[in-house]
Amino acid sequence: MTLSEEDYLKTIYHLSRNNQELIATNAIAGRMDTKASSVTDMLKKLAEKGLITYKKYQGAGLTEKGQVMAAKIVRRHRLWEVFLVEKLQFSWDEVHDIAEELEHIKSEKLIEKLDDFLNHPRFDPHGDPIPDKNGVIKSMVKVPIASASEGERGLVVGVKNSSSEFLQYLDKMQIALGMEISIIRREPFDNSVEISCQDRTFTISALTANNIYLKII
Amino acid sequence: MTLSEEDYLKTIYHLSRNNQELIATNAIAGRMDTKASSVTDMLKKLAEKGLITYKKYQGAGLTEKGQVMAAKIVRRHRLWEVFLVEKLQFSWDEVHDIAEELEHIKSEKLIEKLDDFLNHPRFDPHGDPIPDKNGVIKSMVKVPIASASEGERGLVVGVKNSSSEFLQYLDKMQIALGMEISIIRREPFDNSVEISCQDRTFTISALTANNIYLKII
DNA sequence: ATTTATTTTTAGACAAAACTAAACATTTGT
DNA sequence: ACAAATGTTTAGTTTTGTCTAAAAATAAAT
Ligand SMILES: [Mn+2]
Ligand SMILES: [Mn+2]
Ligand SMILES: [Mn+2]
Ligand SMILES: [Mn+2]
Repeated sequence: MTLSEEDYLKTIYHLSRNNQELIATNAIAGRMDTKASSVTDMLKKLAEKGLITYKKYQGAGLTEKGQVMAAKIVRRHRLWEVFLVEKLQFSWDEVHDIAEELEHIKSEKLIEKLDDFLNHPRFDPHGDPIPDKNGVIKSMVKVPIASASEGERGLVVGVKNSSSEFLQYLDKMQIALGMEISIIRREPFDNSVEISCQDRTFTISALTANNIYLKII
Repeated sequence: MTLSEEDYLKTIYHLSRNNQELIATNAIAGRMDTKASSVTDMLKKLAEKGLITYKKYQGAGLTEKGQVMAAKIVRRHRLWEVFLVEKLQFSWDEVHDIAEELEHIKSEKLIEKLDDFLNHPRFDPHGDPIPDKNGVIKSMVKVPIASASEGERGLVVGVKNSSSEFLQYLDKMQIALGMEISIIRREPFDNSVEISCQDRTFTISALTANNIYLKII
C-alpha cells in the first residue's frame, strides 16, 4: 500500500460512515482536493487490488478487506493524535495534519507499542473512536446539541467538525471534551441554543450547536 | 524536500563525516542500494538546489546549507530512535528502520516537542550524538576497543556498526552502552582482545573490538 | 422526449524517481 | 604511452500519481 492509496482508502471509509450508498468520484475528489480524473485512475487500481468495489459511473464502496485496511489507517491516525496531545502537549487543533503523515508509518509493532504506551485509549482528542487492531469500532451514542431537547444535559464527547478554526473557537468559548452542558432554551427563530456550561450561561449558533456532540446523562 | 532527496542528503552527510574529500557516485549508490545512474540524476538535482557541490566525474560534497539540512534529518532520526527505545520499549536493534521513516515527518514543532518530551537527550540508543536544532554536534572522544591499550578501561559509549546482527550479538554477550570494560590482553596473532566486563572475562574478535567504542576513564 | 447540464471516464502529457544499456572519462597496469 | 579495467554519465524506459482537454454517460429541465 502506497501513501496515496492509503489516503484514498481512508477518504472512502469516511464518506461511507453513516451512509450505505456508493461513493461518487466527485465526492472523493472534493474531499481530497484532487481532480475527478485522478480519482478514477485510483479507483481502478484499488478495485484491482480487491479493496473496493467499483462500477463505472456508479461509484465505489469498500470491500471487507478494504474496510479492515482503512480502519487500520484510521486507528494509526487517531492513536498518533492522542500521543501528540497527551504526551507532546499539542493542542487539539494542531494535531490532524501531523497525524496525516504519521498514519502512514508502516510497522504493526510500532502501533501496538504506541497503543500500550498510551494505555489503550478508546477515543482521539476530538472524541472520535479508535478502532481496535482488528478494525472494530465501539462507537458511542451521541447527539448534536442541536438535536437535544430543552432541559436535557449531557457531557461533551465529540465534535463533528474538527477544523482548526472550529476547535480554536471552542477553546475561546472554554468548551472542551468532558464538560457538562445543559440545554436551557432553543430559539425557534434562528435555531440558536442557550446553554449553560461550567456556571456560565450563553448562546451558541445553530451551526455551532450542530457540531458539538453530547452524551445525554 | 522530498523523502528521497532527504535520504540522499543524509547519505552524503554520513559519508562525509571523518573525510574531507568529495563523495563518489558509487559510494552513494553502494550505501543506498541503488544504481549509479540514479545517483547521478539526484546529484544534479541537489546541486541545482544548492545543497551540494557537484562536478561531473569528481564527486559531491555538502554545501553549508546542505550540511544544516542533513544534520536536521539526522537529528530527527536519532530523536525518534530515543523515543522508540526509551518510551515504547523497543530494543536498540529494532529502531533504525522505523526511524528511517519517521525522520521524514515534516514539522519543526513536532521535533522540538519530542526533544522536550525526551528531556533533550544528547545521544541516540547506539551512542551516536544528536545534533542540536542548529545542526551542531557535540561529539565525544571515543576509541574502538581495538585501539585501546592493555590495562586501560573505559565505558562503552557507542558502536561503529549498528546492524541488527551486531547489536543482537552484543545483547547475547551482555555488552550494553554504559558498561565498564577493561582491556586485559591483546592477542597479536589474530588481534583478538581479552576483556573484562561486569565480573566476566572473555575474548572478542578483532572485528568485534573494532566496532565497540569506549570512552577511556 | 429531446435538449441541456452535470458527472465521469478516457486519452495524452508531465514530473519524480527508479532502472538498463550504451557511451564517455578516469584510473590502473604493463 | 597505451590498453584494459573501473567508474560515471547519458539516453531511453518504466512506474506512480497527477493534470488538462475531449469524449461519453447519466441526470435534470423544458
Ligand atoms: Mn484527525
Ligand atoms: Mn495521510
Ligand atoms: Mn539509526
Ligand atoms: Mn529515511
